[in-house]
Amino acid sequence: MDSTTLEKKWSTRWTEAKVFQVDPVSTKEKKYITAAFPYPNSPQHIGHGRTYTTTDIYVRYLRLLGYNVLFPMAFHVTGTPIIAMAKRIADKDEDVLSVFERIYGISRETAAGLTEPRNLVMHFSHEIEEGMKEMGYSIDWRRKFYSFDQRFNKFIEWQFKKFKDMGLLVQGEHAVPWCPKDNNAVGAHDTKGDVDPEIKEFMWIKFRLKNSDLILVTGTTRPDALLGQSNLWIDPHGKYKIVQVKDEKWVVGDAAIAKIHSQFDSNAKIIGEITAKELIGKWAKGPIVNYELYILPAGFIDITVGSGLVYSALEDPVDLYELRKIQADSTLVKQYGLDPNVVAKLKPIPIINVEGMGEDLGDSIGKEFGVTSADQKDKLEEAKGELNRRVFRKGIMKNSCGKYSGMSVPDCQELIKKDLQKSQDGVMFWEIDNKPVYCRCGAEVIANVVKNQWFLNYGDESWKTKARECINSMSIIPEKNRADYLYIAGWLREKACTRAAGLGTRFPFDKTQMIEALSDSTIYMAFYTIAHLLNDFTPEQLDEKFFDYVLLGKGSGNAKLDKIRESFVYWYPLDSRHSGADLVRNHLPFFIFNHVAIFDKKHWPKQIVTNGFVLMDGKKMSKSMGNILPLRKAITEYGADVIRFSVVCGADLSSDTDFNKTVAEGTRTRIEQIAKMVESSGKAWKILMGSPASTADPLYGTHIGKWLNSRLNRRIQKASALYEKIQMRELSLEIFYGVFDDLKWYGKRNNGDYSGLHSFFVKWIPLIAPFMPHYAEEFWEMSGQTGLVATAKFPEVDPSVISDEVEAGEALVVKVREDIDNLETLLKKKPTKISIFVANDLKRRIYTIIAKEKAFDKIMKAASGDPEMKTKMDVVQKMAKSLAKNVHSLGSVSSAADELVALISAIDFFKNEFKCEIEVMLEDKSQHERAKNAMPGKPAIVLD
RNA sequence: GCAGAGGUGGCGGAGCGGCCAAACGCGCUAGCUUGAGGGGCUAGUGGCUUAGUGCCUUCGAGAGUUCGAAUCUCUUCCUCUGCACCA
Repeated sequence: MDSTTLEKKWSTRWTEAKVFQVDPVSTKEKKYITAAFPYPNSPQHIGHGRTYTTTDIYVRYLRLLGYNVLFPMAFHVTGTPIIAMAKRIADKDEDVLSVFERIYGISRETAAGLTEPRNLVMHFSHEIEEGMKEMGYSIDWRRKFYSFDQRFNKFIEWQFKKFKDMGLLVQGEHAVPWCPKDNNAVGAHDTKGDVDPEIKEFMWIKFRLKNSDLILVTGTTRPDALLGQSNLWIDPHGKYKIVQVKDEKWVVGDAAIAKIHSQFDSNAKIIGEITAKELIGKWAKGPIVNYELYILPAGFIDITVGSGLVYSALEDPVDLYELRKIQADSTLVKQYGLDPNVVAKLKPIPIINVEGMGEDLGDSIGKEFGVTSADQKDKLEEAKGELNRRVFRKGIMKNSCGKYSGMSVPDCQELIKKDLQKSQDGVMFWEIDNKPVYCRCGAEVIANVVKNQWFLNYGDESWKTKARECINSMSIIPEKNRADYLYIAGWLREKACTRAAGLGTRFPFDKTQMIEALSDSTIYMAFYTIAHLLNDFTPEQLDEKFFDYVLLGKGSGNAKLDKIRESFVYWYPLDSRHSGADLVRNHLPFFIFNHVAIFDKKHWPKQIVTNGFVLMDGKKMSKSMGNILPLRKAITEYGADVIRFSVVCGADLSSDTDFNKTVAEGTRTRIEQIAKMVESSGKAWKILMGSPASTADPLYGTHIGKWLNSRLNRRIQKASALYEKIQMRELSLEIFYGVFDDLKWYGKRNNGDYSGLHSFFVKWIPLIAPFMPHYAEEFWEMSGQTGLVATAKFPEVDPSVISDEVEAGEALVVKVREDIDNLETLLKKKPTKISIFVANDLKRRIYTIIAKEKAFDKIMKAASGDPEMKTKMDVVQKMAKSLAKNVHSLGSVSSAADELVALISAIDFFKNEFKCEIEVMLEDKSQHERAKNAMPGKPAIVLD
């Protein structure tokens, strides 16, 4: 049967039996598991399959343990990316359409129907749902919803009302990348080329012009340098505007006006113009220090950056070399009508000590980078970058810096910023650091300050305390992420929770705003527990009281509400939350914070599990490289179980895993081989009409059967622990690759006969079922089992069949076989007879003494105290010598009898392998010269 | 810059103080097998050796601790990821 037919057969059975539709059962212990819901703006690829497969394996494992397990799924459609995608399709954006066509096989006709966000959502969510079903995910689909559903909206509204009541919603100003044409905040998915616009703080500093009411405004990212300010720079060719800003007259560059409008004073007006010429040579005075600055021309000024002029601090090599240029050039001084005495006197004012550098930082770094002139712009920028880095990392403010003396540079910067804002000598502005960035509409993205922005105050200390408590009490896999969560909990502050546009839920306290995507996806797990029970209610009926009662137990209910509350109380808390590792820094902390704020402690989440990405042939999947493998395509190509296995088993949970064809192929052929074994054992069993009597069962009756059984039970033992910790890589080695290898060895030792393994497979199939549920069902049926393996029991370990002796004996057989093999090639001859001599027990006692005494003289002494050894001191000496090197690492040895049993049981096997006569005996039974070479664990071998 | 992860074979990646030339997988080479095949089986895949199942050399670089280190400590070089209002 091909995999597609087989998978269909079993997924139909599961659906018919409603195995995954679960409801509260008071007598049964529950487990509630969720994975991050998908965002349906495109089809899924195998990378998405990793998180969901990991989750499903865990879910299926818990089900085998007998828990009532809920695994629901829904769709997240909040925010702008879906709208942006629909718009791009409507605009016939070639990039999108060709990616759809090339990678996902979506025809242009199909795409043409996806220009409405809602259609797009329905189309892709359907795709994703089908894919998940094909993968065999054991999801209760009755609970499906979309985050723009009205009932869900009511739930989110309720959530935000709770925040408001708790005082966790605050308003304030907020700088964001902004499209002036669309009038909306811009994220990476809204820009041309998917560039993430970066925002950088610029502080604008006011300098009052002498004998005038004009204020020159300069921008800076390093306000600490004000302590060393020496002069002002302006663009000699620039046209400067005089702008009425509130009750002040600012002199700024042309481009600065738009910034003032959007970020500081929307009523600012241009009231005049002033040329650079008029300003050069004048004096102005700014904050922090008590002297006036001379205004000089500078070639490096970009009038569009910041305010269009800057102050100079000569510890900056760019400033320093520019000044030196002027000082060295008298025609320049004359041309601008500068006072030569003033110019000549200007010199750096050292303010910062940096370990390992001289007093004059600008000069020192300039020399280090080999700068000789102000025209070497690239070199200067490089030097400046390096200096800023060093200053930031190691700089200490000098004692001449007044109240700032002795502070580290970052501390000083923070304090100066605060001081300047307080005295109104400084105003904070923002710029797009990586400009120009363009919105998809074509407009250039700018920095904008949104007034009255709503925030969720994650900076609230008592909130943080609760979150930390939750983090510390929960299980986190991989454990190393706990430190991340704690760190992020400390670092979180106000988070903007609304946006001007997007799908989702309207913000209840300002209906013009939408709740943004990371804020409406934090406690939706609670909604799953009741989602399928709300159809009798209109959205309006789902008011605050409703959720207060159902989710918090506040107020009074009725029979109908009680049933809903019961469902919530039964399933909550969430036992395990699964997602990709990329959500560790945003969604997951929010998930924790929101839960601890809203729910009782008993409903706080219990566990978080995160996993790495899937690479394609060692490379990151990306649209531009075109190496994305869509999930459904992969399923048709390899089969769901192979994909499940391949995306989960290649690496540890925390690291990225690689998907490549050869591994997938290898998995498939192994499954096929096992299928043949299962088939033959199933047939044999059916002929016998029932279970073999335990003595006839090879697992109990033959040496190699005992070995296989011991191995299997040992593996089950290990597997339980690995399943608990979701160690997928280890699990796959233990219960798939390992078992496969055991089976191969068994076959080798048993003339390729697998027909006696019925009881082996009945135990193994449920063990592997979470990984490959479809094949497991088929195998289960082949083995004559009734019912579904999906709801079978996890195999129990039988400790009585785990035997170190049997396994050690078999390891000896393997070793001896290898040694004979080596000898054959070494001697280049085909023996007619092979003799294997097992070391006697005296040698084993000597071995034990050596292992214990270690030192040569002590060994000899101890041995001479033994009457039997005393007569064989030559043997003792020889052994001591040969074992001397490993004397600290000698393991235990089995008895001569055990070795003999194991080797004798393998005589037929050896005969078969080497096609010659085999004899096995204790070394003492032979006169052969080389028999004496036998050592414990290392029989002597003679080829004739 | 800050925070985190990591550097082992032709490759992905185990090993986290001795049993390790290095699990498991992939690739490669040779032979066999099959109705062609991306299939299966067997052997080989650092070097040197061998009536003997052994020895030597390796785990980014350098130094140290130890009877013994890929594994512990220190120094150093390099690589990757994240740094928010974006799903």
